[in-house]
Amino acid sequence: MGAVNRDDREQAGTPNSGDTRREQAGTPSGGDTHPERPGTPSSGDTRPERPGTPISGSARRGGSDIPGGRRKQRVSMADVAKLAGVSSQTVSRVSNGHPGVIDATREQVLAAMRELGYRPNSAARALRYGQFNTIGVILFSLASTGNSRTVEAIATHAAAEGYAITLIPIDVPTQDNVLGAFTRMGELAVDAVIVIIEIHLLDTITVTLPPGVHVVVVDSDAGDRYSVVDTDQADGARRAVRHLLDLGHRTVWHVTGPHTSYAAQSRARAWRATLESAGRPVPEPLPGDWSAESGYAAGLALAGEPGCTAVFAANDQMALGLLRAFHERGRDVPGEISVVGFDDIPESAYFVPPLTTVHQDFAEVGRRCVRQVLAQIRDGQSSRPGTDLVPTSLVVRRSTAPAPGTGSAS
Amino acid sequence: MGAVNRDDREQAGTPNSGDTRREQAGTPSGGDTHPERPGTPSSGDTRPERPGTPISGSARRGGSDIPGGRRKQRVSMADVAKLAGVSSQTVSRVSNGHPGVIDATREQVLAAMRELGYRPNSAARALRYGQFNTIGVILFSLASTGNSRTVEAIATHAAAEGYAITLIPIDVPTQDNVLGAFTRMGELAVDAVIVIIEIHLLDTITVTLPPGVHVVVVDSDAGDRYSVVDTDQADGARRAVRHLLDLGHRTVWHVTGPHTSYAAQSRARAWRATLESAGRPVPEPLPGDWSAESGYAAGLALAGEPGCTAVFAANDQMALGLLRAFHERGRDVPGEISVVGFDDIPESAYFVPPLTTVHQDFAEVGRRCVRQVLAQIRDGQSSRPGTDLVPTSLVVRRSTAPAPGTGSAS
DNA sequence: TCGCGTCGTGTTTACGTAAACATCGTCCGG
DNA sequence: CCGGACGATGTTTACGTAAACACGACGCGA
Repeated sequence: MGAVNRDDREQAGTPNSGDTRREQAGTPSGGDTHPERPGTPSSGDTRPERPGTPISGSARRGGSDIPGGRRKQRVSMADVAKLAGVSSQTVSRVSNGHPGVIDATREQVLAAMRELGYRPNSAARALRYGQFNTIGVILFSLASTGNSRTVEAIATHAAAEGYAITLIPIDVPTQDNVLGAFTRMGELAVDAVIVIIEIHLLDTITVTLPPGVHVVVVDSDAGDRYSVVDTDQADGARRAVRHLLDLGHRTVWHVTGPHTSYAAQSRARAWRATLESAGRPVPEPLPGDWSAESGYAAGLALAGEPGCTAVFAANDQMALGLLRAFHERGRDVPGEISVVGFDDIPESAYFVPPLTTVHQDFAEVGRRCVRQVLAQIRDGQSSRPGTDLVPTSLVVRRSTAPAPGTGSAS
Repeated sequence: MGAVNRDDREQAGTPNSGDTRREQAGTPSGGDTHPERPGTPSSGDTRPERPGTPISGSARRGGSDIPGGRRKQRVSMADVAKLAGVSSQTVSRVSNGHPGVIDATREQVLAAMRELGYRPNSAARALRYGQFNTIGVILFSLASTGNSRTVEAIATHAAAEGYAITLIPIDVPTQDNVLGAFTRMGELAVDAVIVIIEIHLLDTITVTLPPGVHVVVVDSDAGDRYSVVDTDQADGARRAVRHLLDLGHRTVWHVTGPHTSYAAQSRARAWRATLESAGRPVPEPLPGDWSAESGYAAGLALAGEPGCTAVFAANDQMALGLLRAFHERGRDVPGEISVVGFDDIPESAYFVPPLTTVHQDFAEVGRRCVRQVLAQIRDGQSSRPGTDLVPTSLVVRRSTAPAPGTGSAS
């Protein structure tokens, strides 16, 4: 796997290779995997085997006598204390800025610390205090704009509160992997967990979720069991559809996200409900998978649909695919067909034409996640059921216009 | 329009109504505390408030007295051992799947674990083993495609090796913040660090980097001091420019990334060098900042430039801005002007027209980061100077064509 | 039958830190 | 001039885990 892509790319890169396709652009083609895994995946029942390795009783613990001068280079308080000629407790006091240490002594200790390059051992500290000041984040992928922006917001706000973020990625969303992630989480240096994951999988996990763990879930309807924070998907979809109806379109087509996605389902449901409550016909939704490619495919189909004057894509990437398909087929946007996306990724303002889309406030989602999870930690409570919805807003740009033939064309 | 989400972050950073105040968290006595802070007496110490706050008097022992049912119900091996009627060492053996425990006993222990909901305490484990199986990642932002994809790859590969990833975001790249991040890192539960950061800042940090820490740096030319892994920026830029020259364009314009970016500098330098070595005139580069907006601005300027038939944008977002500007100004791409981007973000295949661009293998970058850092950990060596470049490839789509008036139009 | 290896468990100890408690001066008011 | 308060520092202990060693029981070959 590793080697593959070098020459593979090399070729693709050959100039004049004609009309390259995005075959490779789209997916890195799962090629990669771990170079070499150390041990066998624990067959046993319980614990997933320590990475450091199992049984071979050889010398893992270098201990003291490692040849070559390099040994336990870890400096402890005791070392500092000895050098400074004080007790380790005094070193502790200095290290933590506690009062009650005379300046001269403090200075000596600081000097010793500097000389030895002392750094406090956070494992010991965590052991002592019973907490890590770290929040775990379990997710499938950072590839989507939404996820990465949410994670960033989480990391930022958590940092502001003195917490770090530990990422547990799940490459393939099989149940086993998810369970594994939770298990690992349990052993991990983490005080609480934020899960950015599809509810479908979450269902099966409930049992495994260690009872004492604080959890907040994003993008899911598990509100009856966990604290959930999410963008108000339905609200956003409603805005999009209403906007198009208000422009005089008779109805609105929809390109969905993958059916495994809770967010996609919500948007589709709200799209349908909005049309129905307005008494409009509900066209068959076109299936997509979040990718521009799937949007493109849907666009090719819709370009041939005579009555289609308005499309709501479940995200901006698919809207982009639509735009390109319509452009290729000579359907003018927004002259003949209006398009609305979802997410408001930064690029959408520069599509051709600039995309009207539903803005998601990922930063706010991240902030609320952190707030909730910290509240749980501080209260000592477990996850409190409930759903916290972050409102959306519609950003009107130039991919939407009054329906063709509408007298009201300004 | 685009302004909408621009300042989210600003807002996001604003603390809410003062709920938690962690300013006191630091050192009450000012910032004398830390050794790793050689010169700077920075006051805002990193140490967050200790959890052990005077909650309910001195009952932190949690052992027996349960005032309100709410306590640290942390279950230890000893608890399990007592319930199972064995010693804690036996519990340990079961927990780690070590051999030498008779089945009946093991079963009893497992039952006890289940009943009590036992989870191993990773702090204690880390203390015992002297390592966390965690890699820290310091970065500015996940917003850019490159960063988030690299981080994802890092997380994935690290996970495959049994390591988790801890994210330390730096919202504003001031020196203080960076120093703070490093300091915090030092205290964090981390075995090594990967830095995704601009070299300019890194320079000033050298002193602060705790000596024993393993480091790998991405996107920088610090190869003389640290292990560096990066995309071969120069190689990519060269491919882009050569491609355009091969198509018969007399020269190539360039829209740069921000001057603070090492990658942007590399690309600009290689662009210039390639033109010069081909004996072509070198137009004044147009400044950009990675955003589609800046590309758009550059595009408006270039649309009026008569001799301009080919543009190399330092990333795909800016190329997108170019495309839109040219489209608005009625300049046909690729008929009149060819455009090449950099990154090969998934959407670029669906731009109008599909973008010819330089593909970056972020996954490979992430993988090599992990490989390097693990090698360091295992060898016990510190960062070994050296630069590991990941090759790029050119993905030719439809935004480039032979120069207008070129007889050689095949 | 004995001695010795082996197997299943228990006991001791160390990891680095910091709260709680102990100790030893010193200074001050009575 | 003495007793006690207080300030600076040392000593003990516990946090949870697991390696290292200890120990008893059992089996097997001599």
